[in-house]
Amino acid sequence: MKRRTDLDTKSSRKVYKKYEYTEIGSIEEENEASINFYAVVIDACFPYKVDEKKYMCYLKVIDTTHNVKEGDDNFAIVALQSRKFEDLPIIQRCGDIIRVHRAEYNYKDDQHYFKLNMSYSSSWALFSADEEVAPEVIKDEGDDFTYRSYAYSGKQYNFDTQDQKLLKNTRAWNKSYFAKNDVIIDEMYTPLSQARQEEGDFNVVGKVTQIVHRDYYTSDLRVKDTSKATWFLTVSRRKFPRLYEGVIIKIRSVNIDSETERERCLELAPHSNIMTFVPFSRLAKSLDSQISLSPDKVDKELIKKVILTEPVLATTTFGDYSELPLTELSEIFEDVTDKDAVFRARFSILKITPDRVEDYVEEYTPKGAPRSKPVYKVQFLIKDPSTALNDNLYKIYLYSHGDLGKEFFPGVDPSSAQTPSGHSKLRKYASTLMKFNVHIDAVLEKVGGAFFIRDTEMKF
DNA sequence: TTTTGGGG
Repeated sequence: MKRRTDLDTKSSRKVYKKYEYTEIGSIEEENEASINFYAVVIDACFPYKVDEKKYMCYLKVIDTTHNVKEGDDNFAIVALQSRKFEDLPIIQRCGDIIRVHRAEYNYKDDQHYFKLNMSYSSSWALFSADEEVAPEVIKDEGDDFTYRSYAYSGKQYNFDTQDQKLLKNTRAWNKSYFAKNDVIIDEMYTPLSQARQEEGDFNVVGKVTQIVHRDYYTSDLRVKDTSKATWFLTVSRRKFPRLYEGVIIKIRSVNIDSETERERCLELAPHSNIMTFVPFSRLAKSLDSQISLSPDKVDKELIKKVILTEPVLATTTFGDYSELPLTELSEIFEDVTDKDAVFRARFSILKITPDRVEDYVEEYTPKGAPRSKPVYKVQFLIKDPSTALNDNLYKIYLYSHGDLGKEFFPGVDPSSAQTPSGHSKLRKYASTLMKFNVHIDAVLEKVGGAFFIRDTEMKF
């Protein structure tokens, strides 16, 4: 069996050709068709979908010949495109090493660009910056990643003696470079104290001062930087599995979350990435000593108010359906085709309509009844882990026209809900329901395709 | 083989 190397396919005789590796700073032509190189990744976005058949990923890379120059940190941009998500690299550590084969090179506006088309001929392989394997890889007993890629495109990758030498040299240079330079310079990110001045997305370099795993899929983070400001961020555990309390991170692309009621909340986009730093990073070491885990004066009040804790269940169910097994919202809303059915579900509430508790109740005249009666007419927009990553809105109703749901708010019923004391109770309940770590356990009855809350009561 | 574009 032949090892896969760069085979010269034009020749009828099969001749193995050695890869020639190029240093970024020594490329002289403005365009080159097929460049191979080793480089250190200092920044990466998360691979994201452009359209049905295109995914992209952008990196910033440096090497021994192209890095700091007269106070500027120089880097080259690597743009990877592919038809499949799996063909793009997920890079979550600043300082790991990439090897690229057959990139197209361009030079424009004083900037080096490499384009990799994964559905054509390009390939990449990732190597840990130190001899230890990158933390996201599960290392089996006896596994040695010294000269082994921890992730690569395609089915296999080749690695010969010249690769051993190149990787060793790149690692040695990388270690001293990261130990002597910040690498990620001030211009590349925004102090959190100035987040509100940003108009679009921005980057953050700081410390995870608290992490709470809300459930199997999501974590809530508290992040602080050297400006001593604290912000909150909810992340997918699947996407960012290596975060822990105290770790120094670099977030590429966050926006201020303007939808939430929570204070000082950031949100990520599909292309956003959170990277940690190699252990020998000077910047990470310096930030670690500058940023304390405990809240600073400016944020003590905020942190007291926004306590990250395990989720709290705000309701209980009763009656015949109270012991039904829980069903995920994705199944209830997208898989079940029956027009009528009963489920029990656990979820959180994103929005309550109407806005004002004074408008929760309406007069309703049942068919044939002599006069009207007050009923709840409230809608909830909800989410659960199974639907957390999509943009669909899931709506359920608290409509007590047929009496179901009138017990939902304890100590208030539709007739007493229109008094001042009723309003004040409802306001308290509504604010509890909207807290980000509050979950609702509810019986949902599907009637003609819409979902109604029944047999559920808030607890206090 | 592909968006001259690269921060989505």
